[in-house]
Amino acid sequence: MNTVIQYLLKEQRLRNTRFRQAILQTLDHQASPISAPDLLRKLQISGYSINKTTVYREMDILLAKGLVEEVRFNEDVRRYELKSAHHHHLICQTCQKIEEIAFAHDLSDKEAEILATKKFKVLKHSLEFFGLCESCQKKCK
Amino acid sequence: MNTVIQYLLKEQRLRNTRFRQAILQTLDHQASPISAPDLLRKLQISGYSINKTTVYREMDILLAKGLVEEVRFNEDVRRYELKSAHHHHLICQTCQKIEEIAFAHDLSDKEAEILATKKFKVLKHSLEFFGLCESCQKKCK
DNA sequence: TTGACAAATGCAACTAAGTTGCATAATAAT
DNA sequence: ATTATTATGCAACTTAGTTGCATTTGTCAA
Ligand SMILES: [Mn+2]
Ligand SMILES: [Mn+2]
Ligand SMILES: [Zn+2]
Ligand SMILES: [Zn+2]
Repeated sequence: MNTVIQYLLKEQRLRNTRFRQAILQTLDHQASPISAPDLLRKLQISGYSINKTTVYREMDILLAKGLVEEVRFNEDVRRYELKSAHHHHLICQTCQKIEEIAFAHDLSDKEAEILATKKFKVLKHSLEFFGLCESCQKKCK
Repeated sequence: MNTVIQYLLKEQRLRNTRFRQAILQTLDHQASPISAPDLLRKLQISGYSINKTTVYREMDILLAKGLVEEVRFNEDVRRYELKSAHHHHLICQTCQKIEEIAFAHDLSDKEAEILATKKFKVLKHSLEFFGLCESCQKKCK
């Protein structure tokens, strides 16, 4: 995370502010993608008197710099996670628990096929799985 | 489409109203999933003085009855399409054109693997491809 | 055909996510 | 310290979607 801060300061022309630090740290400690409203609440609970506009703007900046990725889980909110190795998610429709899944089987073959047959150049894809986590399966029996 | 109306009337206890007819017909003529606001606008342009609440409620009903499917393309709106064979979409990030893709390679093997290794029971998935359609590729050269 | 009942609709008021303009404050380099 | 630039707060705004309640409409059975 410190290397990220260093990168931001030196390479990009982003300043080292307490809010930016707090946001990056929160994202780093996050087990699953978090929404801007949730991030705002979390920061406020932690004692930061930060404005929602700042949070939204910071997500825009981090997205533009490629440090953060936006994901959607069929909700009315955007979620964000620190960019890492490409992966997908398992979203429990009962308890909302989110699990990451490193998708070994990659889709680049498929994307090549799409270019060949449909002449469509795939730049990115989203693949998310919705269902029941282990504990919710047991409860629903 | 008429069979759908019949089904609604007989099997379900839904009434045959002009708005329901217009909505189903519009969805049927639609080449790609449409949002509620767009659907509302389209109906109003066609001369229907229909309220947005009616559109939203109708989508809820059709979803509940399983006649319609909700899809999301990393936008802030929900889109709807008449339920049909399982498929995915190619979304052009430049001109917003949406193309359907019948995904031969199905993910049920993967979903079985997820159940085995992660104990997560997949009920559904979403897979969408974002990139450049043929004509937008040419323009961007 | 009529009347009753349930479903459908309109309207207004509301929530929630996200955006924008503008004024002020904080940062980093000189 | 001065200065240029970035960051922030605030208020006002837009848009998607929801809700309660009163009214209208469709269906079906008498
Ligand atoms: Mn993730
Ligand atoms: Mn489709
Ligand atoms: Zn669960
Ligand atoms: Zn295009």
